[in-house]
Amino acid sequence: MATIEDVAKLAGLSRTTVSRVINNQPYVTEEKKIKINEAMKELGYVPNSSARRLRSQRTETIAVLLPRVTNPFFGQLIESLEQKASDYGYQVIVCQTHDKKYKELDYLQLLKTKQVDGVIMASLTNEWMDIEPFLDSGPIVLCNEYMETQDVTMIHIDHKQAAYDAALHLIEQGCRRIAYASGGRETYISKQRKIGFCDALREHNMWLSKELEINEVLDVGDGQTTFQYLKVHQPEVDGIFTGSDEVAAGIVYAASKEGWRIPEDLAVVGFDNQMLSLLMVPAITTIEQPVEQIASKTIQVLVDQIKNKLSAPTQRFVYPYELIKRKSTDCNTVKKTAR
Amino acid sequence: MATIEDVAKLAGLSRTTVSRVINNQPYVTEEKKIKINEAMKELGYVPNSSARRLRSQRTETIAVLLPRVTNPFFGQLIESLEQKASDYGYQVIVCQTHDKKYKELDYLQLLKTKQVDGVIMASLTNEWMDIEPFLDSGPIVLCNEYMETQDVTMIHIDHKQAAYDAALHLIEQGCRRIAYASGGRETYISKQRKIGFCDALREHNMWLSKELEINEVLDVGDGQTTFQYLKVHQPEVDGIFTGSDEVAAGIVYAASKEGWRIPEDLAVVGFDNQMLSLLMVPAITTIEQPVEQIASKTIQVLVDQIKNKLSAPTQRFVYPYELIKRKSTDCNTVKKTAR
DNA sequence: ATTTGTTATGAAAACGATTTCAAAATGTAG
DNA sequence: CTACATTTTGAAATCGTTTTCATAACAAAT
Repeated sequence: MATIEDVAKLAGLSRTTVSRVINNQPYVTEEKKIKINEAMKELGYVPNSSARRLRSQRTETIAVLLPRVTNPFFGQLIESLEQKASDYGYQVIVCQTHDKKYKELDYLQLLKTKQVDGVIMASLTNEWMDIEPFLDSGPIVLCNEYMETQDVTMIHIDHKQAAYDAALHLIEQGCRRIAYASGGRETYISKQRKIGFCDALREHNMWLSKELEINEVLDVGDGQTTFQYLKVHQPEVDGIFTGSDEVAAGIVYAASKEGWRIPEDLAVVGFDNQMLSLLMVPAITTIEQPVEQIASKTIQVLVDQIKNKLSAPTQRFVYPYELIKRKSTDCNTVKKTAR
Repeated sequence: MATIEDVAKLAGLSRTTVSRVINNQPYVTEEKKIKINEAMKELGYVPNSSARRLRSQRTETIAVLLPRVTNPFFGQLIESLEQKASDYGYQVIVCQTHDKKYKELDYLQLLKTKQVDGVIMASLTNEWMDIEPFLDSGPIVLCNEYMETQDVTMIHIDHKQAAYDAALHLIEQGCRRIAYASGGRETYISKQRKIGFCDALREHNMWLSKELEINEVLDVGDGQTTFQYLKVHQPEVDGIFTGSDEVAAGIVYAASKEGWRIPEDLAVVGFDNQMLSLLMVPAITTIEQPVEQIASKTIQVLVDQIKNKLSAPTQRFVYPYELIKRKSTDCNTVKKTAR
């Protein structure tokens, strides 16, 4: 492989000048610039990335931590994040934590080992006190995750309010025994959602009984299992709030197969407005997050923090969401007619 | 940030010895090893990744090129690839090409700039002659993509035969005017599928007319559009083969909304056996690829090539697939009863 | 006591770029 | 023609490791 030295020799100039051309800095005559470019082309020269990273202490790379790319919401998120990052000249490396604490910490090491200039956490399973020390090694931004602390910038929607709205909607549709299926990880987000959900219930003199709260429900399969459980143990359930469209889809699928009518027998609400929620029969009521805006702001903030090493005041950006009402909760018929 | 030098000083030893401990090489007394480990802990030392990459000329990183992570098939693939890679101690960086030639070439530069030790191409939109030169910079393996050439190792299923089987199935179900919706990119894979599809038709004295061939159909939205087109311009169509479950789902969705019955009015076949194909009403007939096996072999082969720099003979690994028959093609009723 | 063979250690070179600093070349104003 | 500013260039230092090579220390064998 050709090095910068080879190029310099071939062009009859110094490494320094070649470096100037590579990074198109000023103070190189047009004539030599051409000569150098020719030399580079002739040798098929490409600067060695490790060397320039080492010397310049910049990697132009951002790590995005998320649970898993197979979750369409995060697929969509990573898509937008990458798009935006590349606008700013940054590369993205995708880190799947699978909701494992140790993986999350492992990936944060990327910041310490200087493999990345900054980190976006769209996965947050550790306690903040375990994350916080990493801030010494570089900027971190929370995307779609959040917490009480103010030590870090966060970009997200109001999950508590969103869950409240969803629960209220179910209540307004006539549901009286509403189940709650949560993405199991005990994150701040899930706690917020549960609070919002319970608030709505309480305001209508209802409450979430232990038997109607199901945890660790993540994907379509879990949704199916959840329905089986409800059918056997809580057959009087008439509505359910889920943490994702996948789970909701699993429930709708299993319920339909068992002859339950959606929404008459069971009204279902999902989360994230994935394509899946629209395609299901019946289409699933869900909450839409402004993914692109969130992604856009996240990158903007992180890049800013990378560039202005002086730690800017941390901020919190809360974006609006939208409850999208579809057939899965459209109970204008009387609830629970003969099943 | 502490450097190896700082650790050496604190431990009263040399950089070399510290380096030996870091890479747990032999020839360090237990006593000094302990002293050094203490020093590292005290300073919170972590080796700088760029420096070691530069010196050792290894990155322990693999690039995976694929069209987009929002396509669930590739989401699944990346999931498996990452899993396997980490078993071998390799990191994966995900590179979305969005079927753009220039992006594909951009990402291949990672090999030249020594940012990665090897590349997995699950996206292949360029001509081979444009890719081939990159082989000088490091190993490349084709995963789920393939072509005639024998210059590179390939892992895939027989897409031609799979499309043949799917078409045959449609014919056996009584379809007589079968449309073909293809993921537009003019890749070898799509060509193979089309050949297989047409072979089946020809063997039954049918052929694919221009009007029933629709290209550049990639996602659910495209599927919907495709149905609208067929409905208006080719209403006598009674079966359709699609390049992905997403497209198939879009068609089923649009068709149902317009009052067409699936499969009586239109039988639909998807590809990849994504969750979506099972959840749709009706469930969609599709082709399942052994993603895990493909991923596993891909990593194994690539890592082998990275380690044994001597270029092993290139090979081709062809895995079996399975046609999964579901309701969307279950035409035991008479086709085209009054619509 | 000397040789031979391990084990243990460190000084210095190397990896391939960028950055600093000094000096040379050129232009421009007085 | 001189003085000063600006543009152009390169030698050498630097980034933080790993690798090479030389040598020291120790044990076992002659």
